[in-house]
Amino acid sequence: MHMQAKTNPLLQLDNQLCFALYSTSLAMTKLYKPLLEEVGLTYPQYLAMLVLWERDGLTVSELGHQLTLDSGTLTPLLKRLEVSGYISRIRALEDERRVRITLTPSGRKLKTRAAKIPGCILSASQCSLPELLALTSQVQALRKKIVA
Amino acid sequence: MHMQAKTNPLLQLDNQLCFALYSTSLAMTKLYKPLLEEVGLTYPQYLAMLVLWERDGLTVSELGHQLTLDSGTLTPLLKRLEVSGYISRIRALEDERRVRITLTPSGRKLKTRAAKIPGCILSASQCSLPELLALTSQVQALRKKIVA
DNA sequence: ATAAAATATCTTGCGTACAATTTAATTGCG
DNA sequence: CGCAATTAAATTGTACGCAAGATATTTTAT
Repeated sequence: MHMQAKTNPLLQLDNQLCFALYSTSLAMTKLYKPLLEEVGLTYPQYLAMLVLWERDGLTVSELGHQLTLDSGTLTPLLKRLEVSGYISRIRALEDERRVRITLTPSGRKLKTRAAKIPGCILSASQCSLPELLALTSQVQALRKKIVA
Repeated sequence: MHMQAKTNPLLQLDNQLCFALYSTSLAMTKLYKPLLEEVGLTYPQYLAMLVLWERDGLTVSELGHQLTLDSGTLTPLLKRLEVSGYISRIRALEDERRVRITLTPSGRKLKTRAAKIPGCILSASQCSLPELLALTSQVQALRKKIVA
């Protein structure tokens, strides 16, 4: 018979916060999935498109800075977006180390089709707008502290 | 010259909340990484061990329910934990469809070595305990709403 | 001008996530 | 009892994340 050791309460809290972020992030992705399938995007691809819809013509590292993703993640992701016909990847003339990411007409049109997604997510989350805003700024604040 | 279309503010909020969760979760994982390397675990493996340290002898699906992960993710993860010598995977006698996950002596010992991790994370997060507790319960509440 | 250092991207390899399918064991029903 | 339906894991295939190393271009220092 093995006695279960009493657990450090700090260890449980640790579990809770980190697991809450982890599992909620995964749950969010699942919420988006059916909506994004209609427009042919994965969730990380959607995040990249959101950035590009705001500001077109970024380089891979500028995009990576916005998304906190490195080229090891982005290069294959962007190649798939290129195959899908939403973006083009072109070496910058002024500095051939850089690759500039530009929306195609099809990629720009997608913005209209994706416009209904935020509303769907908002209603699915069953939270009030002020609640969501408050939560967002708290999570952002935590992130700023831990990346510092 | 292409005019950048004005963006739906809802689309920006959507971006913010979901991206906040996504990027903060990734940042958390990076925070754990060096600490977990010392004990030879990845972050999802650590989450699985946390559950097993609380309750040993769970089946794959019971563990999956706690972690909200399916067997497609867990089976290979658990095989790696088995190779590391921390757990054993044994078909249940009473129902041979099930695989019971049991800590090895080495896996139980690991709990002591991992005990300092939560404190490190807590101090690295630079937040007060009440702050973290409040944030945790809010994120958990959001998750409950969206998985319902 | 040129070699060395720095920069930007790409590639490789490993470990998740997850949908969909497969395999094996158990349960239920006629 | 016999067999279809159900259940539990494992497998397969696609797409991230990310560390580490490779490749190519630009900058810097001499």
